[in-house]
Amino acid sequence: MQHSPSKASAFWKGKGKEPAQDYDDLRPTITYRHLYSHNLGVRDPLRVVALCDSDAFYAACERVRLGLDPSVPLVVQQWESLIAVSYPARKFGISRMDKIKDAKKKCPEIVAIHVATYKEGEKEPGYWPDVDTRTHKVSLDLYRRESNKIIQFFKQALPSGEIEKASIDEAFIDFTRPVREVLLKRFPHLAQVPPDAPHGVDSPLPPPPPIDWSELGELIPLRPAEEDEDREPHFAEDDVTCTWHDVALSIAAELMAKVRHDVHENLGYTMSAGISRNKFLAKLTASNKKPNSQSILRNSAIPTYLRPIGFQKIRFLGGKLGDALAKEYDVSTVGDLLAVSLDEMQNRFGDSALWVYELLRGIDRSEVKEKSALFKSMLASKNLPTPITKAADGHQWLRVLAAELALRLKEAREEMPTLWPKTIALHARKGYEASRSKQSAFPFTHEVTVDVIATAADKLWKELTGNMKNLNVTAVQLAFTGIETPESGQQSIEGFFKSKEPPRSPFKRTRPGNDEIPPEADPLQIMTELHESASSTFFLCERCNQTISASEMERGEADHVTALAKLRMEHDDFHFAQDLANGSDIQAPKRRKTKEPTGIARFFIKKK
DNA sequence: GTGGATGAG
DNA sequence: CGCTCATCCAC
Repeated sequence: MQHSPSKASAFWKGKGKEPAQDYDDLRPTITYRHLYSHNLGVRDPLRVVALCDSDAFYAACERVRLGLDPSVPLVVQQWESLIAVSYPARKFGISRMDKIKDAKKKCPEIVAIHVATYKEGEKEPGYWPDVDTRTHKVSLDLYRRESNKIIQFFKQALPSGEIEKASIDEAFIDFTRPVREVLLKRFPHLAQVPPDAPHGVDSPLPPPPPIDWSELGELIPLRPAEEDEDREPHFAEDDVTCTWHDVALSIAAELMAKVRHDVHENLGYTMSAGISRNKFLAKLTASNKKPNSQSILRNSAIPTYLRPIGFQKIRFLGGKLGDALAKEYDVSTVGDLLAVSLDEMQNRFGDSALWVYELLRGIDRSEVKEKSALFKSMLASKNLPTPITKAADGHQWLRVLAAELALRLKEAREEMPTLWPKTIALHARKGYEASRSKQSAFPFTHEVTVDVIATAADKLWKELTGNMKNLNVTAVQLAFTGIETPESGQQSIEGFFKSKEPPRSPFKRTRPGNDEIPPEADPLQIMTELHESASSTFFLCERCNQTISASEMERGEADHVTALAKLRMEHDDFHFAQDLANGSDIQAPKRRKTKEPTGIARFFIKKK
């Protein structure tokens, strides 16, 4: 253990909890069996997770859209407020809390872009000269689209890495598998259990090589920077020898740096990343240095890094739970809370206690899980500075909201053509009164047009406001809920969507025993054609069932064919690498796992 | 099916 | 901050 034992155990004297368990798992023994196991999940001692988020994302989107130089100070405004401030603008002391007036005072030459808006009667959002909260509604569409491009880029670059879009500007990446592939390729001797290994496959791995971190990002230090020279150091730097997990982190850092670089080259966005052993720590680490940087938190640096952090900055502790914890124990940092025993916390906080207790100790068992790209709901809303008093006004606003939903569904269907909203719901609020809502089944039509949505919305509006004396509606929300894909619903829907295509054989609902899918029945092929009509350039890899898109990233290429050929070669390289790793896997007791289909394909294969 | 609570950003 | 969005759960 790297931190002072005396200090650590002092905390626990008389608490009845074993201090030994505190940071117990930071230096686990890693064996060949661990290395060869592909399905240890969150218990994998070589697990590596990254959180990657775009710097000042909305501002960057507008900067890219307008082709502006990255050095120009830019803000994105929503009415009189700011919703994004570029890093150059932050140098002038402008913050998101400022009003646009303040920003211009602080930096007269600031470029201020008003977020795109829907306007009554317009089908698509735009950048209008006369934005007015009384007649317009903001659209975040551009940012959603750019966000999706980045996610697609991640998926293409890391075919075996799980990607979880965490918000419009952040994604978690599970590097565990990509790292293993590189690890086995780079250290081929690990692919064989040495004949003289004392416990066979359960023998510890040999000592890892030294690591040159210099090009890989910011290393979170093992000790607090402010620690005095004259004070007895808790331990010398070299007390902590590097581990195979550190090697894994370093490989993930290489891969992350490459992806960040490529996204910047191709899409123009800079990103900051944090790399560590789980989601919680990756997220925390990402905030270490911004913009355009990446930080690495080794296991051995975890206790020191966590101790001084205000726990209310931690994801999910920023709200009531965090407040309650702070009040209950009158403390503010992670270190303070370490003194609270699990029993004590459980008495006061019940079920959430264990989760918090572990978080404070750098343990987070949550998985990086692709959010199946499907949202369960899609909502367009508008607060009305001048309340609706006439039914006709209500009708107009509903059309605006309907236009937004129509466009967003249409866009979502470009990726996932079978997306289906089961219900539509309308919420309306009067002043400070609680909002009322009505919902109904959404009609089953192929083309979901503004009119179809607006008609359904109008009906709900009547039900909602029919017997109101004076409608003084100050907020309206229109939402699709219960959004599904056909394979989770009934068969009939499937046929419905298919009918858009020229006649062909029905979708196969289950996958044949081998990897062959008859071309006629290949759902991916159908999706492929749908996709092509949307003008993107890509190919389908038969081996990993993935669509590899070249639409945006290869735009520098002279022609699509060249771009595509290049892309395919790179992708084949990946398979070569994977084969290499797998091929030397002979000592491992594991059967090679058949790769799960990813992307669109997943939605056409029945779940077990 | 409706409405509220929570939380992110 | 005001606004926009998403999810979960009690009733």
